[in-house]
Amino acid sequence: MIETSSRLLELLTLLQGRREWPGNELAGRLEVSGRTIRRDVDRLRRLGYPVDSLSGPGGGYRLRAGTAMPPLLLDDEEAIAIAVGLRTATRASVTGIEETAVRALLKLEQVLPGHLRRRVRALGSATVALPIAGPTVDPQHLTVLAAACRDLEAVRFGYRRRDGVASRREVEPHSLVNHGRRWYLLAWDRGREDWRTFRLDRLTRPAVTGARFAARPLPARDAAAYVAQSISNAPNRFEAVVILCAGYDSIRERVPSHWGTLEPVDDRCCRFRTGDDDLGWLALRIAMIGVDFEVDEPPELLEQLRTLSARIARAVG
Amino acid sequence: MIETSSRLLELLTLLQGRREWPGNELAGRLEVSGRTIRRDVDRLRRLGYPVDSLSGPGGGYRLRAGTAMPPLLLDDEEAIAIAVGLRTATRASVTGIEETAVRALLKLEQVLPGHLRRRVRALGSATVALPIAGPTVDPQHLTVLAAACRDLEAVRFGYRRRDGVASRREVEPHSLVNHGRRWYLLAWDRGREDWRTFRLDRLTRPAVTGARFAARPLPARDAAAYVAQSISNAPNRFEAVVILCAGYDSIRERVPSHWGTLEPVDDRCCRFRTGDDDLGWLALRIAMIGVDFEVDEPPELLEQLRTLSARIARAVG
DNA sequence: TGATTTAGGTCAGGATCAGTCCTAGATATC
DNA sequence: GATATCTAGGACTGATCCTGACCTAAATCA
Repeated sequence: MIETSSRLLELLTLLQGRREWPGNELAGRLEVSGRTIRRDVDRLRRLGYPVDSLSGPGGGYRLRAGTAMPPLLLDDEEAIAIAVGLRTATRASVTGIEETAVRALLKLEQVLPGHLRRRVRALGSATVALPIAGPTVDPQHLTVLAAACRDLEAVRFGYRRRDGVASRREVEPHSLVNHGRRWYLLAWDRGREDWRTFRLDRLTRPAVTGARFAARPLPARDAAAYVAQSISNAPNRFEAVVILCAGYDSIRERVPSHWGTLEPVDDRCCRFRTGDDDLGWLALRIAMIGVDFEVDEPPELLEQLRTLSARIARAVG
Repeated sequence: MIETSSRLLELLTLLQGRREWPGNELAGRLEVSGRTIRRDVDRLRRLGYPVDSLSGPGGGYRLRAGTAMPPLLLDDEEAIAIAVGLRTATRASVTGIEETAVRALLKLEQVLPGHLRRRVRALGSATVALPIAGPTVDPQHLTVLAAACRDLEAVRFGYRRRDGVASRREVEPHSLVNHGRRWYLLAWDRGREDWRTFRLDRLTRPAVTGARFAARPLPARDAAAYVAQSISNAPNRFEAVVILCAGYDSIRERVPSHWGTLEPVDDRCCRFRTGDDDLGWLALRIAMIGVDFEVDEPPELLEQLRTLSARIARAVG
């Protein structure tokens, strides 16, 4: 019953687009009798989608929240908004949903029509990135790699190590792991014949080779644990230790957890450890907290702060 | 044929969750014969969803991107990621999709099961907002008001004017308009018997009254135009004019358009006009551009910058 | 070449569907 | 309290569709 199925989907579309619909209006839209609408509503209910109904003048049908997600029927604009929203959500805006956001994005991008995909890409490049917010990850890379992980497809990409040495890699991707503002790819490096973690912001032009591979057993309990260990062995270029002149409780909420660790020293001071590859961003991050502070290390940060202070002083004076 | 419809949806779910499925595996999952799977695939194709197929060993079915969006079938985690992503997308992360993001969010929230709604709300409060990024809009308010606009339902809320005077309003909401980092509600104020625009970050506890109203004709061409005019009459608390010591082309991309207007003065300087209610945020915004600058006005900004400079100087020693 | 996998025609029995007609409740308005 | 406007759903009928079984064709990979 192809017609019934598509009519049910259309009915769901209508119910999702407006709060309330009188039965005969639905009948008119779908070009069936009112009796059929009543039967369709009954079908939706038996499928688990809770459709409320109100008798009397001004009554009608409305789709309520149930216990499971009904299929989402989106128009073009909404699909674009969701794609863009998910792309920003992968940038660690909220702790803990980045990985799921990539999964949802992958599902959406798989079926996103070409013309919408182009529009999303155009909007993506218009994203307002703070100039000193550090390197960002191309969401396109995220979805390519996530798909390769899911489908067990080998990938090739260019990689630039922290010391600047560039190389071409071919890997068997295992999983994507998010940590703070960063994304890491855990993969078996075919050239090195060993497991490696790659920072996505240092990776260029990833492309699937087309070849499938057989999954290998991980050398750790799970991917996140392995990556966490790798990171701790390869810290940031600059690691800062700062004393903040404010009580722990009063600033805890103003310091996002992925910026670093915050620990109380006494009633009026905290020690804040944070790291980054970009000195400018590191300096600003500390200035943004908005309380007095003292820099313990590194010396380069002091230099950077002097520059910033001098610039402001020049402007003021 | 209720069973056929739900099986088609289930088939779409499976096809959306993995790249490729062999026919007999689908048959096993859905507990029907292979012949029925072939017929179902045909049905999906006739409904407009492009299902590719590959013969031979290692072949199978895969869902391709078509010309229209198929219904999105999400699991719980993905629905949460989308809801959170849309909520952040409403915060002007990308220019021009905020209004659509609200519409999509509204559609999703209408059918989001209760337990997921709670999880989204919990995550929302964990959002990492920069401490000095200025007032933010509760996405909950956005969806309540958007629903009221769509359904022509009167709303009551508390409102605090710029001068601090608080009042209780009852309005007939017309539309939500996004401008820069801000949201405005355009509505007919029942108490004042006139059209008003309300800033969402100054609005507390909006709730629908339950009463419906008849749509009134707008006093302007469209809502965005009306709000734009209202805003220009009620500027920010602080309006800054700054000379940036850098060529127009070299910094144009580093200054988001909603921060203010940027115009070239000569080859090496630009004039930057920007406003905000929060001096701290205003000062930091200018410092963040990362080039030398001179402040023309206001005097309060100079004061604020002196404080910032002094704080950094103290830290540097 | 042979094994695997999709494609699709045909058939038969059973199930489902849509429209028509009708009665029963619920609810808001006059 | 009467009335108009809604949804709810039973019964009937003729037409339509669905599924599984069986079979042949074609593509593809090792």
